[in-house]
Amino acid sequence: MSDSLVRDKILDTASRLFFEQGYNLTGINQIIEEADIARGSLYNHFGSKSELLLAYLDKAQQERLAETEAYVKTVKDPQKKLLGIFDYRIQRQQQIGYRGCQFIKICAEVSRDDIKVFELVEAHKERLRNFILDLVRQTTHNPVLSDELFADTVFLLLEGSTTSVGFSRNVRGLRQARKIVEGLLVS
Amino acid sequence: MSDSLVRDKILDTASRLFFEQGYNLTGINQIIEEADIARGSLYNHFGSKSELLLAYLDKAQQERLAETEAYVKTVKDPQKKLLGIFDYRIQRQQQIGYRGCQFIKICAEVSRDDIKVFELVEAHKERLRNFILDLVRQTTHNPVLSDELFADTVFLLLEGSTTSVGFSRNVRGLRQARKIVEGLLVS
DNA sequence: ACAAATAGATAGACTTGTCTATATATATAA
DNA sequence: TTATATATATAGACAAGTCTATCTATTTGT
Repeated sequence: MSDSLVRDKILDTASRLFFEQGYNLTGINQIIEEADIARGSLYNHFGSKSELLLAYLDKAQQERLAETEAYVKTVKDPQKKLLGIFDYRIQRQQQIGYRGCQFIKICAEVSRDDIKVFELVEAHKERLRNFILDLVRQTTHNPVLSDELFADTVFLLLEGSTTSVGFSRNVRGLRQARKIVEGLLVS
Repeated sequence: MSDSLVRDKILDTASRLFFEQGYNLTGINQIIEEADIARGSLYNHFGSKSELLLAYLDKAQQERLAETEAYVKTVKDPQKKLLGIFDYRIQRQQQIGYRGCQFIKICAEVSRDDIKVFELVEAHKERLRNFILDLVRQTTHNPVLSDELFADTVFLLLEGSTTSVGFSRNVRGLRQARKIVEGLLVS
């Protein structure tokens, strides 16, 4: 058997279910059934459901950032790179069925003193903000906003529009956000 | 006896708990205990937990919109009115302990086919967007963005920064968003 | 043989919602 | 004013199911 094919099956299934139907609405029973593994195996690889949650968040976090960077790497112009972030988000939301941001969703589901979850999400968002800031520094944009402030503009528009996908169940907000950034870039 | 002092006690307690610790993490038992009412009374006034949720959302929805409008009404200048929306949000988040948007949180907690919840939230956000659009039409702002697009800018910045409160547990994002709107207004 | 996976029973705490029986307060009728 | 009816509150038992997590005993693969 592979080093841990079972572990991957568990994490993949849990990840899908946590995102698609929510953490609290997903039970251990459903995970082991859909992953087709034994209950004992799950608790052998992950000490508890909340450990599984942290593993999910950390993996998703790395994947989202890597995919964003990969998507953006296909274009040269820094301005187009910035817009590419929105393009990636639009494409992804269409693929996953307009579910919004997976990290925001988890923050809304866990107890306030699940500090590890909040720190993990905060760190991820900070990495994203820095990635945007790096790109912003290579662009010329509307001079009324400093680089820092323009990076926050892009970041907050991205956050707001991705969140809006969650309740509107469409990507209108993301398209508008893209247009706005485009407008602020050319001037 | 008052028209329904009991009903109010139930709804107020449930509202507080749903927001502070989440819908799924709040049980009927905790609600009746903290509201200090009988189990039967709860089910007499609300047919089920999900009916209680809808009542919570609808009341909160009206309150947030009314409070926003009241806050903004204290100033005359349309530009300052727009910024006042952010001031209100900052003040409120500080009061409630940096918990982010109560509507986004609920959307993250319920099943995807709880359509009534999503429609209620969507309608609320649409009202907010229209309120912003009305104000935007009375301002002069950066000409690279149309009124519609500038209204979306304000709306999405507001959404993004309020959401960011939820994981950062501070109002930095809201303050930045306010600065950005201020910058785009004066030019 | 050894490690890891399996099925499945089980514990114990929790969930929502229903039910009964009792108490209390208000409104109506004699 | 007194008696009765109605509505609403109460406490609390209870059903039927969920949840996470632990444990045992067996089978499988290397």
